[in-house]
Amino acid sequence: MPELPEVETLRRGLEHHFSRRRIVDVEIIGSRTVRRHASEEVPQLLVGSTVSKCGRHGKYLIVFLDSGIRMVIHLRMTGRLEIVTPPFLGDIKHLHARFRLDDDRELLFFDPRTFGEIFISTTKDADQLPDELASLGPDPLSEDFTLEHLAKVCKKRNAAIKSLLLDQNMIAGIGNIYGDEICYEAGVLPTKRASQLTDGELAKLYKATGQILLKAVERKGSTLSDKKYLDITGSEGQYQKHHRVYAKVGTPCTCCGNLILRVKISGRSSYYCPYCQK
DNA sequence: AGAACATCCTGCTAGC
DNA sequence: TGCTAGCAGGATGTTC
Repeated sequence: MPELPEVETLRRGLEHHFSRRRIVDVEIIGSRTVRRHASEEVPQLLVGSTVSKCGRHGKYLIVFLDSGIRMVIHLRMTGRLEIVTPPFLGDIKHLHARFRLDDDRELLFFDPRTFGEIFISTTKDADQLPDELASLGPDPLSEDFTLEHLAKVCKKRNAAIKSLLLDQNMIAGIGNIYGDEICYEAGVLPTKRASQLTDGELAKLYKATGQILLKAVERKGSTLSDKKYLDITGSEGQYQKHHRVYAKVGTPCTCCGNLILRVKISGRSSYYCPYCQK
């Protein structure tokens, strides 16, 4: 499921294929994807506008339009964006939105589980983050994410560090895969209480967060066999080859050889090495 | 107020 | 072979 590295890979694809294009037609199929709006409202707001840039905050994609409004896209677990040249002959099952561009190509939004969402923000400050996303924590690849911020939010949380890493209002962009990989890289047990972390552990977690996410962006995200993430042109990510713990229960740790274990942390499967992580 | 759980949904898999 | 129960998970709303 798309987390920060996958969404950043999509953002780069959108920036390349979607920016400077004018939207000439919008078709919304079903009402669930645009649930904050009446379906017919979305084409009215978008058609005729030109995309000025494509941004991202955490797992949210933000398409800035020259009209001053922003289209926000969240893929949740199974949302997928694809740029195609019509006629599109692929499977249109689970197709929920179709944006036709002035170069005759189309941006398609698919989502089998329909958790994904598209909404339009018309709040002012057109260059800024939409008001709807104001409660999100800093994006870990931005300069707003500092060791001081991490230490501050950890100090007042008694829950497991893994839960805090997944809390989008604390840090925006980390999901279940990268949360486990970050804890492993930092040598910290995912079950460790956030408030109990030492300064040394906080520093390691902070460093690991940047390192793991940057490496994963370089490898264009993770594509797992059962959870089909694909980029905007239909290519797979490569970072799954570098996973050390995620979904590896029962296999030996690449560092010490002990078997990777699984534990549930607030309902989510978490994977860790009982020897390398303390 | 903070933490944990239920909910939305479909596709896949394990087990009979 | 075919059925079903169970699981997966991001964000939100609800409950304790």
